[in-house]
Amino acid sequence: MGRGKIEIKRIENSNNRSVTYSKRKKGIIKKAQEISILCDAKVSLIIYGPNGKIVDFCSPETTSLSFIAEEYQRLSGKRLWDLKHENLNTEIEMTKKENENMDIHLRHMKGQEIQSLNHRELMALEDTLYNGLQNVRAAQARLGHVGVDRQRNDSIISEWTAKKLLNEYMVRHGKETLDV
Amino acid sequence: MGRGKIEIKRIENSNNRSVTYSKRKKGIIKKAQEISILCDAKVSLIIYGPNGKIVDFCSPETTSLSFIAEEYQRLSGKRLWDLKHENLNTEIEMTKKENENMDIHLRHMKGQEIQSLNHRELMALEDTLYNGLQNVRAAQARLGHVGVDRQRNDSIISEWTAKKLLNEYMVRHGKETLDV
DNA sequence: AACTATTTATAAGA
DNA sequence: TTCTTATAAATAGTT
Repeated sequence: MGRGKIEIKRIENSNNRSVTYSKRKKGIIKKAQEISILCDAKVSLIIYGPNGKIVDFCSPETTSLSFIAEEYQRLSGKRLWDLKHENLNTEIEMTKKENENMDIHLRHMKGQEIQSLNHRELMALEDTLYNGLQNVRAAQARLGHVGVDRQRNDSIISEWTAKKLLNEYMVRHGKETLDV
Repeated sequence: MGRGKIEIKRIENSNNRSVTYSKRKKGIIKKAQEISILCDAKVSLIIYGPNGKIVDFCSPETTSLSFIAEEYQRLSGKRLWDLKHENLNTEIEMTKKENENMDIHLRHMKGQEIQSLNHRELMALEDTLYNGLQNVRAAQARLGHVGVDRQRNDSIISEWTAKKLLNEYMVRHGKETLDV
């Protein structure tokens, strides 16, 4: 369409090329807008000109997201979502690490996998367990359940307490005390 | 350009609309190809027809990523990254839930926040603690540390064990046994 | 950037 | 849908 017919191949003359680019770019954008209005079509048109400038047309319904994504990708060499996912992955990793630590702690509390613990750690663990047990017993006492209803009639007291109580019993019954 | 001039506004007759769509779509794609060849331009053209079909033209240098992403979005009704996000968020939530449960368990083991536990739960907890303590003591024994070095000279044995051991002691020393 | 002769696209009709 | 064709629109080459 013009004074003469042209062959569709790269226009070698750079001046002619950029003139033609301007004219046709204008035309194609107009066409894109028209079809989107006339026919309810969603059109995303992105043109990267030879001079590096970018032209973009999107019908209103279509967000310019694809354009942005492409541009981002072009500029940073990274995919958009990778960035977002990095944050989430970090959170997952941290939570899982936390989880693992707790799991190990819990196993230790149950007396599992404690072969790697040293004396000091074992003592700390024993203290924690002892205190926990005391608290649980106190709670049971509050519910009126100390020593009763246990299938295994074997509540736990300290050896020192046992000996002390038994010596008191011996004294009460006029017997010899033990040398504790 | 045609038998009559048309106004650029939505074509209400659906048949006419889709005919015009087909014709103009063909035209715009041709134009896109032409400008990319004639002027060295990179063109990404995506058209979503009203019937839902997608047409795509990309000049060779441009990857079809946006097209793929958009198509996926259209087909699944979800944004690509939202889907990924969902999975990651689910994983985070599950891990956090796990975490919370462990944390509660751990607190209970330490005798904290046990006021809400019933008798049965307290008994189970006591058992767990008791077993843990036994295991820890056994580990200490293996290291040659039973009862030694403890600031509090108060190791824990069961009442039943205490009575039994003391009765054995009594028998060994020719004394009366206790009625346990 | 404007002009304009031509080519190209396409609206309406078949 | 496809073809036809009159006409509108786009644009190549010119000024």
